[in-house]
Amino acid sequence: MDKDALNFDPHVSVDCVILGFDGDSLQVLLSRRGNEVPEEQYNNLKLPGRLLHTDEDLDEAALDIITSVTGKCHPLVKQFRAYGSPSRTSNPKDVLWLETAIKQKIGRIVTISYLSLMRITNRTPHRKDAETLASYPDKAWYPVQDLPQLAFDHNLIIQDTLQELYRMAGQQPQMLFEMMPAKFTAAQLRRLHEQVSGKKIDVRNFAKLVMNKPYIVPLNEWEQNVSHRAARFYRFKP
Amino acid sequence: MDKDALNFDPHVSVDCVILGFDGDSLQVLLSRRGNEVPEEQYNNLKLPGRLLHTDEDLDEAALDIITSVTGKCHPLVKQFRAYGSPSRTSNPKDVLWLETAIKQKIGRIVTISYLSLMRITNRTPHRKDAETLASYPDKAWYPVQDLPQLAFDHNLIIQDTLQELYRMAGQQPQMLFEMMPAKFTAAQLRRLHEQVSGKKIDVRNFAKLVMNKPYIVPLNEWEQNVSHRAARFYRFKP
DNA sequence: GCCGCTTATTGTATATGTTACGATATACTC
DNA sequence: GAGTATATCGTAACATATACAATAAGCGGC
Repeated sequence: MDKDALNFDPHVSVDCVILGFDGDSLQVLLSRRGNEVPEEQYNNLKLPGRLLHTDEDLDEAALDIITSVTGKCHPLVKQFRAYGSPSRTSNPKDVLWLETAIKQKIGRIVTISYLSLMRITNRTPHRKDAETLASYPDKAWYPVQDLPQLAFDHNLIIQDTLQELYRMAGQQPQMLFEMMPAKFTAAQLRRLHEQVSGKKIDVRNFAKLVMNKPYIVPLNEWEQNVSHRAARFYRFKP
Repeated sequence: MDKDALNFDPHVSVDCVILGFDGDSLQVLLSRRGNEVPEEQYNNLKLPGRLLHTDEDLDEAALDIITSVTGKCHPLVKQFRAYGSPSRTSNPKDVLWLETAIKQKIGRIVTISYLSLMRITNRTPHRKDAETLASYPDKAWYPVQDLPQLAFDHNLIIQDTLQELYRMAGQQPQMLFEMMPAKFTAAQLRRLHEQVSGKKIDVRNFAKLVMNKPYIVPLNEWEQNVSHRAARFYRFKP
C-alpha cells in the first residue's frame, strides 16, 4: 500500500434523486444552493444531499436527507451508484460555491447517489409556480425532460438514475405506485408507464394487462368538469 | 452544513468481486492478507481491493486492481454498490490487520464494490491445489457456495453481488460467456445458467433456446475418455 | 336539441415465447 | 453384448405479447 494512498482521504457525500409524477410527466426534486454568493455566479440548482456525518451509515444519511427535504420518511430508497471522478468538482462555479458554503478548500468529493420515489403533494411547489427570485423556493419539482444545467455532475447522475428506474420498473411495475396520487385515472397511470418505459403503450392492451390487476381497484368516482367523457378514478391496494 | 460533517473524512476503498466458472461451479477470486501478524489472529482471506489513490477515478482503481490481480485487463467491469456502515471495520481481527498493514489508525472505510467476470486460467490456482501454508498462494479461486469467514463485510458483499449477477444475467445472458472457457460443452453452459438463475433448466428446452443461437457455434471436437457418450464442444462467436 | 369534438372504454385474432414431456443415439464398463 | 450413463433431438399445450377498431360519454357551439 503506497504512501500516496495512505495520506489521501476524499470527502464522501450522499445525494438523493427524488422522483415524482404530477399526473403528466416525471419530476425530480431539486434544491437551491444558499445565497452565499450572487446567484448568477454559479449553477444554483442541485440534488438534495450533503457530506456524510461521522458514524452515520450511507442509508441513514440518505433517509435523513429525504426526510429533511420532504418532511416525511419514505420507505422506497435504493442506493444507486457512486461517483468519484476527480474532475467532478472542478467547475469554477462549483469550486466557488464549495469554498463559500463549506468554508474549506475542497479537493474532491466521492458521492453515493440514492433513488427515491415519492408522491407529489401541494406542499412542495412546482417550478412554474415560482417565477420570481423573491418567491423562489429552496426546493421544487422540475420536469426531468427539460432540466437546466445543474451543479457538479448532477445532470449525469439524474440521467443514470432514470435508466436504473427503467430497469427496475421493468421488473417490478408496482413500484411506480409510489409516485401515483391516491386516486388516479387509467390515462395517468399509462402516461407514467410510457415515460418510464420510453415507448408508447397500446390503450387496450394496457387496460387488459395492467388495469384489471387485482391490486388496482376501480372507484365509483369520475372526473369532474372535463370537456370530454369523464374518466373513472382508481386506487392502489398494496 | 454542520461542523461534524466538515471535519470528517472517511477512507475510501475499492473492492472487486471477480467471478469465474470452472465448468462445474461459480468461483470467486480471493486474495490473502500479508504476513504482518500470525495467520490465526485474523481472517486472512479478502476480496482484492485497496484504498483509492489521489486523482484516481473509481472505475480506474477497479480496473487497476483487476489487472494487477489477474495479469490482464478485462473489459466487463461494473460498479455495484457502496458499503459504508461504521461497524464494517470494527471486527478486532480486521482492526489488528489494518493497523499492522496500513500502519495507521483506521476509523472507517467506505468501500465501492465492483463486479467482474473472468475466464479461469491455469495460472491462478484453485484453493484445493494449495493445501499447505507454504504453498498457499496469495490469490486463488474459491467456490462461492462454500466460503469461509472473510475479512470485513466481504461475505455480505459477495452475496449482494451474486444477486446482482442473477439480475443482470436474466437480461443479458451473453455476459455469462465472459466466464466460459474457449471451448465448452452444452452441459457446462447449462450448469452455469442453472447456478446463476438458481433453478433447474430443462435439457431439451436449453438446447432449443440457447444452444442454437447464432453466437454459439458447434465445433467438430468431442470429449475424450469419458465413460459415457462424448459431448460436443462449442465456442462463442461475439 | 343536435352536431361535432375529444377522450374513455371494451374484445378478438394472431404471433411469439415458455413450459412440459419421451424417445433415440452413443460411448464406455464389465 | 448387455447394462449404464449421458448427449441429442421434436412436438404439443400453454401462457404471454402484439396488433387492431368500434362504441360510449361529456362538453361546447349553434
